[in-house]
Amino acid sequence: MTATRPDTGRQAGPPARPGRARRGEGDRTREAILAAADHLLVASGSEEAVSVRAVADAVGLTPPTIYRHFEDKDHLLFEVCAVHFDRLDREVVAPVVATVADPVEALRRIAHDYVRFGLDDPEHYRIMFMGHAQHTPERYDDHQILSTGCFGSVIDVVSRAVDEGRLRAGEGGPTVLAFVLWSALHGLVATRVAKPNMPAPPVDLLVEAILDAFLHGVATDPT
Amino acid sequence: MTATRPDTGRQAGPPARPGRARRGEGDRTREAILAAADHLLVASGSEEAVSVRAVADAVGLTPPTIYRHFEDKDHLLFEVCAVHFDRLDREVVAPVVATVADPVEALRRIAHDYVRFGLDDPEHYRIMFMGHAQHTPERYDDHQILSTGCFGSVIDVVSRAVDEGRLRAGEGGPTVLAFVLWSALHGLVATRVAKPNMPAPPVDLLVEAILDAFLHGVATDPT
DNA sequence: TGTACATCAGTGAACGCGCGTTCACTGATGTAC
DNA sequence: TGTACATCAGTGAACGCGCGTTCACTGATGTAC
Repeated sequence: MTATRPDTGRQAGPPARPGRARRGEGDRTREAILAAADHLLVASGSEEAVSVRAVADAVGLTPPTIYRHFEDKDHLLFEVCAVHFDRLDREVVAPVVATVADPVEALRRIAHDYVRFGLDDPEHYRIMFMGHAQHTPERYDDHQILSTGCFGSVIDVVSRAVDEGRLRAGEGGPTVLAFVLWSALHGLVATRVAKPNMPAPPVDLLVEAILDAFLHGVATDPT
Repeated sequence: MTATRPDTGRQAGPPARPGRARRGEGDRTREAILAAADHLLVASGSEEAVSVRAVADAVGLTPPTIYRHFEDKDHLLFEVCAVHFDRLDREVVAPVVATVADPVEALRRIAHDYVRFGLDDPEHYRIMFMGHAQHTPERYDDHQILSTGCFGSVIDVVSRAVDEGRLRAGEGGPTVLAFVLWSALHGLVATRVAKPNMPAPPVDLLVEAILDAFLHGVATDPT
């Protein structure tokens, strides 16, 4: 999909990091640390398992080295997830926006892909959207969710749909509309992430039901 | 609202526990521990602050005593929240079901009250609905959310609305409908709980928007 | 009414653990002269 | 071409901490005879 770039996002096995980095090559170690933390997070399925020591071990470094590359543990963890905020935009939202002309159809596609994205690796989703605010470094705090290209793009799509007369914007305009749709999808994903064993209807059925309700409502009388 | 009962749910200050419990009165200590843990959770606003030692301190006991009353920390924590699962049913769902005849109006009321409930003390909500499955003692796991009186009652209300011809049940029937509505509300609350500082439209506006979308849809064409 | 005994709430001290982080350091690498 | 020096990635050892949990115990309370 994207051009060849260093594979920082998703990799299959634990990343290898040969010998000591040369003078200007500290960034390579930094990438290795990020990749190792990412792998650890996915492999363990638990944020708690990602300790500074464990990450250092996985990269083949000693713990103090981590602090040469990251301010502290929270920054490291969130930087891991920043990669996935990018991915969310690059892999889920942007392609649909670029290729699907019909805004309503675009929303449907984004909805399905968003849920898939969340369920594919739940621990990232948990940190990105469900983590304690106090663990979120300030500079990432609100911005990542709201002013990411991501959510902004969705609002744009909704606006387009409203402009083209496809959707009715209520009191709050397109932003509220986007929030409503996102809340439903987020509620769905968050539940699955938190309680994967909870018996529930199939995800795809629920996404469709959410979209249908969102678009057409479930009431019989149009009052 | 409810008859006079020992106030285990919400109290203003840290609970007092005078001297050693008499022979048959171990349960009083147990209640005191639960109340202290609850208070600590609310006061600190963080599950992490609720350690066995901190709870013991708050009650005026030594840590080992906790283990006479609770199997381990997870059980204690979740039992704290079990109180609030009860509250959710008793204070939010049941009163509305008992007093509001119109099922659609009942859903509206429950929606507002549910969101209020969640935002009133976020840390409980977090543990109840957003906590790691592995920290949830097995016997509470799925049951609390789904087969609580709570969610069951909501499904009942939705069923009634469908039976009375007020709502259209889609492919998945009332259960899916209830899930859709709950997902949207949960998504809203969960976001506020996780990122309280995130700029977002006012809650009440969003709840209304969710209800309107859920009931009437936002699409202009009825296709 | 008095005494021996069983019960059981609560204690004191410690277990081992892993955590995030800091410090003064080593030693390889590149650069300036 | 050779040497002194600055840079900087990475280390070893330790800091202090708070955690959940266990153990053998004390001592007050109720009960049986």
